[in-house]
Amino acid sequence: MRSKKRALTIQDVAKTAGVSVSTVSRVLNGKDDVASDTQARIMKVIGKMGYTSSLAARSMRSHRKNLIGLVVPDIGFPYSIEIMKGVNRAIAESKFDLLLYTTGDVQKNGTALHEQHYVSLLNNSITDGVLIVASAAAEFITNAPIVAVDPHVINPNYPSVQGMNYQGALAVMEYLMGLGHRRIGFISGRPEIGSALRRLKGYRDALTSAGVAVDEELIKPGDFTQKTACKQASHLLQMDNPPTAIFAANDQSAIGVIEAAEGLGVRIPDDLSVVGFDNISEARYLGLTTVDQFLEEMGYVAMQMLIKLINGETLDLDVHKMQTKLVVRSSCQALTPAY
Amino acid sequence: MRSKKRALTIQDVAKTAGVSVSTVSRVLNGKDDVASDTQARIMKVIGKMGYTSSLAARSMRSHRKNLIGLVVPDIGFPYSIEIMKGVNRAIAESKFDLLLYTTGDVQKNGTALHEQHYVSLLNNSITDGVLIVASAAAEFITNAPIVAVDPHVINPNYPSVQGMNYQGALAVMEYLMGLGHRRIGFISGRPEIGSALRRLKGYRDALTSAGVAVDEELIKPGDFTQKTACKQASHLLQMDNPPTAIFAANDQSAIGVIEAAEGLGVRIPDDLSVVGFDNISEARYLGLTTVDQFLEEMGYVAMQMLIKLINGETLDLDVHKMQTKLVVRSSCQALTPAY
DNA sequence: ATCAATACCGGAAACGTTACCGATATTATT
DNA sequence: AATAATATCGGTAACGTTTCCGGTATTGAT
Repeated sequence: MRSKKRALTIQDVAKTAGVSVSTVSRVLNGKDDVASDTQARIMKVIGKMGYTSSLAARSMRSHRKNLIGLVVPDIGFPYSIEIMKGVNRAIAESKFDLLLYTTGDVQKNGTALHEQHYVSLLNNSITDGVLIVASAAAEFITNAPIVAVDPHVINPNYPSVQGMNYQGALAVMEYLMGLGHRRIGFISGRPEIGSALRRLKGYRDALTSAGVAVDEELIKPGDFTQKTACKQASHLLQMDNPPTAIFAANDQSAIGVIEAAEGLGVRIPDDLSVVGFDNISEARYLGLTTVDQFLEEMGYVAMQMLIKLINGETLDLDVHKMQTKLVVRSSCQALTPAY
Repeated sequence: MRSKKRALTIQDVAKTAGVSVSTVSRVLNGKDDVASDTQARIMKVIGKMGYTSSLAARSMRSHRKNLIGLVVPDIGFPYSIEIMKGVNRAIAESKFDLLLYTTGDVQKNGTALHEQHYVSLLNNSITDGVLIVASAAAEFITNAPIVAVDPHVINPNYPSVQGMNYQGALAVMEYLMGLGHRRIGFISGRPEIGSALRRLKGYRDALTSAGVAVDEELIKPGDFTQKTACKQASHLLQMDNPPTAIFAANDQSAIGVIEAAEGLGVRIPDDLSVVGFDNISEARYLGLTTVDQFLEEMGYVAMQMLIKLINGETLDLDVHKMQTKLVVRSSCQALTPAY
């Protein structure tokens, strides 16, 4: 379809413009020590030939790239999308461009490959700094500015933005128990993720501190996906003594719960109260009560921190705790003691 | 926070392992002509030092990068998100990784800067090929495999995936007129975008071929955003002779129309029928009748085409027309002739 | 025991760019 | 008119890899 000619180099431009490579490089980088007429001539040649410099070569030699890397396990996750919106907003306000790096399906390839990919992008490469979302393994990175959103490890040795997952879960449980619920099911998130564990811990602690024994039968392992949650919720709802409320570790799981309830003819909120976590945009339309952890804001703040870091400024605080807020909608109801 | 030491190079590894640079490179690339014990030793050193090769240097020297670039004007747009989901799916099935490139706010910087950014990424650089979404300006690219989704130009000189915007708009209008509507408002998209123009043309042609004169007053300029659409819809609804239906050029605009209607106490669908375009995920929850153009599938197909191109295969067809389908939900109603 | 084949490894060039240093031509200074 | 300062440019060395070529050891064959 198109002629597959060799890529143009700065040499080609120099040759046709009748100048040296250095001079072309100078006009390319806007240096002032080049005669205005030669500059104009070179610019014209560049335009005519359609030349652009190689990012690879450029960023190997010089060190400012105006490019920030964003590492996300999976675009497509509403969670990732919300964060990316904030990231995008910060980027738009800055002079940086964004280079997103994803390894596609996070389930498939284990963390090992994943990490290696990170590092190979970041370490000596193409970007001025990196924002990592919901992942472990930035321990290797020693030389590039880096900020993490929702790091899996609890105390990373790099700056991070973290949601207050424990407090958020506590708030949910207080709300649910305030409505009279005692048998509350829990669909957990992936256990290797710190935030998932903290939500689970909030669930447990809230129960015990309210004097309610934790029934392990009511805690079902999930993986943050709608599908798994749907399956697990079905199990919960078909127990002999089913829960009157289900707290799902994230909104997608909550949607799975709703799906399961619909499939079994269980009415929400009449027969079952459901709460999620994240407040993704779908939650509003579904009337899902959930906890907002301001994901968009997290992305925004994290990117601002990173930009500061890149500019050599120091951060006022290394870990930014993001507030959570219970968003009450219509998926919960007070329990009427029918027995 | 962290020691800002210089980045490790292959030289450092070679030195501490007591071998030459070439040898390290060989084990790095899995060549077989290196003794198994030295290989093990080097691997251990690499692991211990936490070394990873520089993407910049590597991709400058060798030519296979296993990296595909995706250029999107704005993540955050539901439109972009849907396409990215499909892209992500194709990527997950392949051995490639994704490098997303965005210039943030597309409104701010004109196309000029935009294009330059493209090209500088693509041309001689970091990726094996590039997927461009909803944009003009890939004319410069001559040497890298490239595929466009929804290109702005009508007949690009590179492969592309295009929605059948004209037919989709026709279907909407037939549906609306089939319900008895004759005064149908239109909120257009950004005029520099080809697909927006084709939807407008579909609107016009459907009216005239049905013998209905086009009332230019009913056509309001939009820009694919909810906000603008809301404002324009308000104007439409406050006319002396307001439309009984509004066809918005995309779903976000349709949401803006709904917002305007709510603000003015206009009931949907009783007083006003609304149709969108795109079938983004929010549309389902809103009960918005719209046309599905299978954005996710477009991203998927486009990426598959690109991968074929990169692998040196030839495409069976250079422009893939994606079917559209009218999705009827609850935002429209037959017009009862009350006058 | 000599020679050929092979396994393993190091040296050096190349990729496309930028940064530094210096050379020449032009202008200003006295 | 001679010298100093400046403007403009070219040459060359990096940057960190990979690849090619060739050189030792080691092994096998006779």
